[in-house]
Amino acid sequence: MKTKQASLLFEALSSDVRLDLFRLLVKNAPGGLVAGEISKQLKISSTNLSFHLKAIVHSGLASMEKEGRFMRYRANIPLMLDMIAYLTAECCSGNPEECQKYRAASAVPEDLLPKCRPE
Amino acid sequence: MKTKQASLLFEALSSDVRLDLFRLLVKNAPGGLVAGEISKQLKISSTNLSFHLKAIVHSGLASMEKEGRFMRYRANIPLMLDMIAYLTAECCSGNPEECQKYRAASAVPEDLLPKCRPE
DNA sequence: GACTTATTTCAATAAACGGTGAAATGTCAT
DNA sequence: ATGACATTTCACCGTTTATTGAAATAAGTC
Repeated sequence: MKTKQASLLFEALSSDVRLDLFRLLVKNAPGGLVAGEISKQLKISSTNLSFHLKAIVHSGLASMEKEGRFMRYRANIPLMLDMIAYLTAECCSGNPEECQKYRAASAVPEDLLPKCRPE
Repeated sequence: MKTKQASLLFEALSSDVRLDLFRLLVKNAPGGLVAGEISKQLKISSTNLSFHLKAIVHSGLASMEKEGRFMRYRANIPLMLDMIAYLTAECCSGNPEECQKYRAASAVPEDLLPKCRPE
């Protein structure tokens, strides 16, 4: 992954509306949700919903598929994982013990964290 | 973590300049780098560098500390990990097998990926 | 104290973003 | 084909962001 693409992915998650939206899609992976179902769970106008969904899809973090008169949206989980790997790939380069300490000190469940790699 | 804070963290990584900057700090965790060292590795004006570093620090993803006439910047690794956990916390809710498949299919080294949790 | 170096602050500008309402598109049921 | 529904597109407007150059601050050196 290149910096430019990665930064566009982060940008897709940089508004609270879009972050809520995407997390909802992640939660509902791999089945996805149609726009109306999303609309029921988040309080934004349909126009605004469409605007932000389009931005997420454009980034690649979600796909859209026509389904009768509905539109189904699905999170692109592999891309999300690539993005995380890109961010953390060289973490604590040459200092894996220190990196391990960070992880241990974190309040986050151990099994949710990416491992740090040695140099 | 709340949506609003998380989206501000993603925003801090949403420009290619800042993403390069932050990844450099991640790579050089936990020691950090002074502004001049950063400047040597990335080609941006000192003004612009300062502008973006300030944004990253303001988000909380890095800290700054005076060191004589230098300024040392350090990535906040625990916060980065919290952010990742926030994004992936409910992944594939109620469908962990599917989630596992995604991870296996990814090109990313297995040990770099966060695990998906059952409901 | 004067000088250089490291870094930040300020002001200005062009570009991009986010939200809203009205109108358009496409699909299903009658 | 008419009407109701789901969703998107468009045009608008105010706000925010990125970049630049010039000037300010602050710390070491002579």
